Amino acid sequence: MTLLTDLADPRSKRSKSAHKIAACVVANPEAVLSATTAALAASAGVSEPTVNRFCTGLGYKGFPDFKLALAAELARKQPRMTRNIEANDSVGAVVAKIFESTQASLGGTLEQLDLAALQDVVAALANARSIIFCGLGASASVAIDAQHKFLRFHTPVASHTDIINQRMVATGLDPQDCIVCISYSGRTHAMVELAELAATSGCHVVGITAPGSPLANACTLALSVENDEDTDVYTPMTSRIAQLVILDILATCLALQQGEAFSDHLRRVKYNLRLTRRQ
Amino acid sequence: MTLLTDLADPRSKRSKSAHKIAACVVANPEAVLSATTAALAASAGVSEPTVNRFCTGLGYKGFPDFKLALAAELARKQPRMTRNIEANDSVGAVVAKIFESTQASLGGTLEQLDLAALQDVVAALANARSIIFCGLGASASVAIDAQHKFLRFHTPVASHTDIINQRMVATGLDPQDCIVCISYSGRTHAMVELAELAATSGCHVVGITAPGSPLANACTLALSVENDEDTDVYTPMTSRIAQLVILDILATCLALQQGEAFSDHLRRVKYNLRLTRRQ
DNA sequence: CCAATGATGTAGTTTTATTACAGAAAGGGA
DNA sequence: TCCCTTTCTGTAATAAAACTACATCATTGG
Repeated sequence: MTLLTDLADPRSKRSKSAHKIAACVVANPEAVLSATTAALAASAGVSEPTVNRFCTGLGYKGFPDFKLALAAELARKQPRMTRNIEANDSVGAVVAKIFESTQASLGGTLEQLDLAALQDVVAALANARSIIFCGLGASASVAIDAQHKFLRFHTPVASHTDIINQRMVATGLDPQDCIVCISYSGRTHAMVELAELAATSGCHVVGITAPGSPLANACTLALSVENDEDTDVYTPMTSRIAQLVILDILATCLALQQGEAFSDHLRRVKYNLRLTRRQ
Repeated sequence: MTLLTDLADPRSKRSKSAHKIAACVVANPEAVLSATTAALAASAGVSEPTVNRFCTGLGYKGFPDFKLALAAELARKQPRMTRNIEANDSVGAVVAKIFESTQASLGGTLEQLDLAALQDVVAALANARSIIFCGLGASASVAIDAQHKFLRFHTPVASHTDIINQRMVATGLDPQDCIVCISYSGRTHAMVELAELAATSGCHVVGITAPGSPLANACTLALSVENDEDTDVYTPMTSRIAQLVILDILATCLALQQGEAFSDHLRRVKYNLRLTRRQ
């Protein structure tokens, strides 16, 4: 993601023409792949050698080399959208398709992740008196995973995967608490009701769910995880992976925010786990 | 993965020279990216126009277009290895790095996944009287997730994340049972001992763990998940994702093996979940 | 064994990328 | 503000690479 991000960055020092070319590339990267220096020069309103200098200036051997890097960049950003798994696929094909669709799903989630909302959630978690993770069905394991990740912090953390317990806890929330509701569809009755119940306490209700879903609307803060409508019975559950990665990001951002003193704490945690290991 | 796989496929009908070129490309794809038609022609021992015909024959506009596709292919296969997260990284940078390293980790796992072992595991699961998933710490949520995935099947399935309960269950295993031990490091004492205990019953002991680890050795079947030594405190836990994807693959392969009648069952499961949803 | 089809290579042509150089713009000091 | 220096930009020429046309060779089927 470095190339396109760098090109899109307006504060990088570049000559006037270089900016024009960068804008052209960012605006339509796919078109550049099939363009010649002359074509790109024309659409950027500069001369051909300027395009070449632009490429060499970025550290590439020339325009063709730059195009190769761009093609690689785009491929990384948008992995092949795998067609559905067929009943007569070989094991190798199934493996490849599941890996690819997972990678594609991750790419899609990254694309649509709202950084501002993410920062708000990190702030809410950082200032929380206690953190509760809730999930049902497939999202139950995500909630448990989140709890494990957040055990590293000093904030009291719990996960609940039972609707009775979830409601009990949600009833007693403090405005300084933070509850995280995890749901793939964002349409599970019990989860939406839980979020609504939790919101009455005035605490932060974070949703990690499908954008625009009832659950997302019931939350005070929502992080989008694209819901790619797994209509097929064999479709792998890629969105769960995206939820886990988002929780990983939250935990990492929180750890970074705590500063150097906290790194020592993490190292101590690691050290104390050492004795459970062989060698 | 289509391009290189296709080129490596020896049974595809191609002319003699085309085979020579394909072999050259597969042998050293990176080198081809910086080569000219003349260079590739020379190293394949054919003439320049043959290289061009080879490219157009594959459906590309010409040699440069082929190189772009190859670059994209290689990028997909081997996403950028992200350097560690730094204390002063922006939120956007952290997000990008975590996503990228997760994708890279997935790519690495796919690369080293043993398809034969995978098929053995699928067979073991398909014939199992009952399936037990065990994990501790971070792998506990993976075990729970696996249980959820396998609830769709008719085989009795359970997950245990408590060493006492795990040992109790492992003691009473039948040779027809299948226990799946999940561990990132493959070095957790309790897990290795559990696998050894389970193995005495004569049942299949599947490990989803680091290759060559004590746990992998204690299992009767092992699926490798690369252990990339997360030395840094801020390193995201990418291997957990790889474990989940492998379990997704196992569940999907199992579902495929059950045939069309089973698809109906899956559809019924889905239908019965409908009433828990809004709209 | 002889067509006939298809594949391959040589040589030439076109396209594309790069370099050299000159002119223009921008920045810095008096 | 002006002039000088530095950096950037475009024109034109050059070099390189890719592609095309055509002739030759191999291979297969009758």
